[in-house]
Amino acid sequence: MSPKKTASKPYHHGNLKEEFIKAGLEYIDRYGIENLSMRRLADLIGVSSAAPYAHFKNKDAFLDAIQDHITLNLTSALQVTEKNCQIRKKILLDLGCAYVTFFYKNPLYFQFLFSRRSIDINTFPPFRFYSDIAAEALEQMHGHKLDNEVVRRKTIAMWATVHGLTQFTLMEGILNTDKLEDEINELLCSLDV
Amino acid sequence: MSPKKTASKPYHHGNLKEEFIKAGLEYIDRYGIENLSMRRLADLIGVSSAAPYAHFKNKDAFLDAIQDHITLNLTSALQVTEKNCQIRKKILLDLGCAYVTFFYKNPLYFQFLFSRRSIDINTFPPFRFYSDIAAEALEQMHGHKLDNEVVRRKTIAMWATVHGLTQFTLMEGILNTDKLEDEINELLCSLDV
DNA sequence: CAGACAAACTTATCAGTGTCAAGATTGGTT
DNA sequence: AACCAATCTTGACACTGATAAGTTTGTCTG
Repeated sequence: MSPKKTASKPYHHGNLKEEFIKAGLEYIDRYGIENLSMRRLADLIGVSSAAPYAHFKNKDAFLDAIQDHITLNLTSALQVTEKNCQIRKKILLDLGCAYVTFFYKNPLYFQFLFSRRSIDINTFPPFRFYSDIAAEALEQMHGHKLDNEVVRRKTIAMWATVHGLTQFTLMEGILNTDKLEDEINELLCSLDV
Repeated sequence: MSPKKTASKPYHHGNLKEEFIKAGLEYIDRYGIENLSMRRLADLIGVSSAAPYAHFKNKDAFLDAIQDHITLNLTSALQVTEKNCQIRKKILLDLGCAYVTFFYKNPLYFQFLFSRRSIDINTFPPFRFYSDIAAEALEQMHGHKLDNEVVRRKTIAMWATVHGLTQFTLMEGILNTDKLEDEINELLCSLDV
């Protein structure tokens, strides 16, 4: 007699790849990468331990996919911020805040994202987006065309500050997290960029 | 008959704890934490796989020890820089350079150090040292006593910039690594701190 | 509609890992 | 000389990433 057909789950899951990425994102968000294992995720989803390897070459490739996903979310958060920006002079501050806030909401994403080797800043979409905006904004603020090298330096330096602040935000007791945006604003302003 | 005594290694290693930390530092420096395993280190040293657990509660405690060691080295690098600083007005730039340079020499230390959860900025020795120097330096530069909150903000912001720049330095193609110190100086100066 | 084929999944297995319990070895203390 | 605590080994356990071989299934072709 064949196994009961009553509500037995289908042999083919259907969209296991997306399900896996989703589960991975959630796991990292809650517990961090440290104890994430392919087998555990497979268990959670209710699929055999080798199933994911039909969709991802190996664990590293799976984590790459997750990294891409987070990067995408970050980029679109910045894009939304840019669209909603009313006071054009403050666009760089707004973007900085958006960056910090994104990771403040999901601290373990930050840890995960930058603990891996493979990030290449030149193709890192959030930075590319920021760079483009920054170039415009800086020249608009100064009222005249700026030397390319100057723009590049200022952009990198500002972004570095934002990135560093993000790292610190995730450490303990350094920022007044009740008014996170105010803090970030004041910190960035205190550098007189 | 007992086993040959000819040059057989002693049962007690002597200073296995230090040897383990040393081997761990070297391994991370060369290959990164990713594939570091207790067993592999034990093999390298020529000791059984359970031996380290007489000295470290678990792998995490071992990594804590290594983290402490690197942190100590970083702190003393900053202290040396401070002692050797001739032009007092440039002390903050010098410290920033020293920070970046430290990790530029050992990129994988950076990845390791900040990929772990446990860092508390308020007790993180390098930052404490930098903070103290920065407080003096800022007031000296401005020629009068500054509001505590202002000092704190500027310090955090400057340190964030340095930290962020370090992260970027370790990515590809963003800095002219031939003249690293010049680059860092110009970048920091471009913010008009 | 039948059969073939490729994609998606399971089962079984491998080497490697962290960790612990039990026992062996040793240097130092009484 | 006897003992003790620290140090190390041996042998095990559960868990991990990964692969090979076999099973199920949707889909495409004749």
